[in-house]
Amino acid sequence: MDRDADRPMYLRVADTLRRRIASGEFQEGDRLPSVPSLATDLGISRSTAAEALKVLISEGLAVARSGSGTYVRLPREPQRMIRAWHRATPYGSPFRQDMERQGREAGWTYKSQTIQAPPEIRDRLGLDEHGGDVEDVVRTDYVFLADGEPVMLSTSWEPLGVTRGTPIVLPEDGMLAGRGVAERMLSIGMPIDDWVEEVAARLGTAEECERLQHPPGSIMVTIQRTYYAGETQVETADIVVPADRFALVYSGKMGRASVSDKLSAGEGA
Amino acid sequence: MDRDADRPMYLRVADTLRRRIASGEFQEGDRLPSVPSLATDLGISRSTAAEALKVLISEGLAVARSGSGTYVRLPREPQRMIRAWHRATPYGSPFRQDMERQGREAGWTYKSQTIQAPPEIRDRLGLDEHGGDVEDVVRTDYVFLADGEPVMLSTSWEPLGVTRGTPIVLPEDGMLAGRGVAERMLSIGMPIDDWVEEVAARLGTAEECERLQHPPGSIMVTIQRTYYAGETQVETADIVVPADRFALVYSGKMGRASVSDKLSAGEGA
DNA sequence: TCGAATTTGTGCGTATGTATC
DNA sequence: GGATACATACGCACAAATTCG
Repeated sequence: MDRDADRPMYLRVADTLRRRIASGEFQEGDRLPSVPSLATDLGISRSTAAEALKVLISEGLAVARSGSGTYVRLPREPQRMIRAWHRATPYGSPFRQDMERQGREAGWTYKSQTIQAPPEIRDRLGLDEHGGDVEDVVRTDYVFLADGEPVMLSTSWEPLGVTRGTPIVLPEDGMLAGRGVAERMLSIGMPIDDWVEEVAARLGTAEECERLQHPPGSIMVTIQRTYYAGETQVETADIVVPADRFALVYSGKMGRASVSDKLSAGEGA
Repeated sequence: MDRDADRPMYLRVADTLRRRIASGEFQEGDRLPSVPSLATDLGISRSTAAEALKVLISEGLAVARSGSGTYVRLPREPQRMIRAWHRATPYGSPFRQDMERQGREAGWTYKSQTIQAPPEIRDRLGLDEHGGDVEDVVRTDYVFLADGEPVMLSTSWEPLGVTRGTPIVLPEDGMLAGRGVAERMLSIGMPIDDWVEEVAARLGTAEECERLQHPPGSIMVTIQRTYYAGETQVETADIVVPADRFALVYSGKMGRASVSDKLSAGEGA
């Protein structure tokens, strides 16, 4: 093209498009110039024009719809998901409280099954090495919805050693269905008093991206949560949320030791 | 190629390479087959072979070194960074404690300057709209090192309204240099009793990736931390860590409200 | 319902520049 | 310097999805 800023052409084209998006010339959902039109307008090859659009797509600023065009997808301001203070009360579903705070309607779908816990989960729940072939946990897979849209995935494991023979063996069954782990455990005399969460981030798997209606390769924040009643692990869960939708908020008081001893477990990884 | 799994060629080639990496045929740091050799060996074009390698690179499984080759870069098991229980004691540097727990040597470099706080920081520190042209915060940029390697970036803002005229105006100066914010604030009669952290994840900027010696496009976990002494914000910081190196561990006691009222501030975003 | 036009996706070929060894 | 490798850029072709008359 004209001047060479010593930067590859396709990056300069991407820069231009990014600026035009930032300027407001292209709004959320607008169609960006097509590959052929970019090529002729800028006097570059179609390959180079396509390369430039790929940059924006990889940055999450655009999505391509085959046969239709490439569309602007502005990153939404992430909502805050409070993961500490709502615990002041163990009653009700934390997720629902978070959504209500934002004025959104919370919902979820789930599927429970009784299985033998895999090794990593055994470790997190403090179960014995294995129990032969016996099924020893209830695994529940959740899809959480905000205003009907899927926004969070969660897989929860509860040891049967804790819940067997009680009315709350199945998390989403009976009187306390949908009320959250804390309230359910309290009802069987196992009040949750400690929690540990391990927060990380990674690219979402193809399945996760699809289930959360996100483009493949979206960044996910993951939480490994474990609940304790005294020295007993009563639940552990893997939670996945898209990083562009949620920021997690933790808070606490300085100078109060919390858990401490629970953290050495599973430290090996 | 042979059978068509109805999947694009370049993805099938990427699958094969990914499997060979997973099987241990290629170890960390090994050189993957070059574009030309892949092309001739598999009977595909160089463009397609290059496309396949790009997939692995975008997944973070490999890095390309121009003129040399494409090398395996296995994701390291992230280390845990404890962000709650060390607060049991406000003495010393939290980062150093975390590194000592892992048997690594902690260090850092920094640069302090006195500036006028930008709007977002004013909000987080609860400062007035603006004070004309006056410099009202000390900004300190840190690079934290583990065994000499940069592993974490942090930018800290401390309001001069709190520290002016005290021996701790400059964080890394004087008797308490390198001892952490909590101990320094305590020394001037502003003991930190509350903290709030907002955790998110995003792609690293080019500068961040370079300073952390990571390939461009690496995922970063970001923390916006604010320290309170009573109702006064005494410090806020932007912390950036590569997601492939650290997972953050939070923990707490159920049924204890923490902070709560501090959270409504800055809720608007 | 059908077909034509458009657009992205994939794959091929080539050429040149530049970094590494 | 020479050989090798990746990075960029060009060209073309066809498939598949979408859109619209």
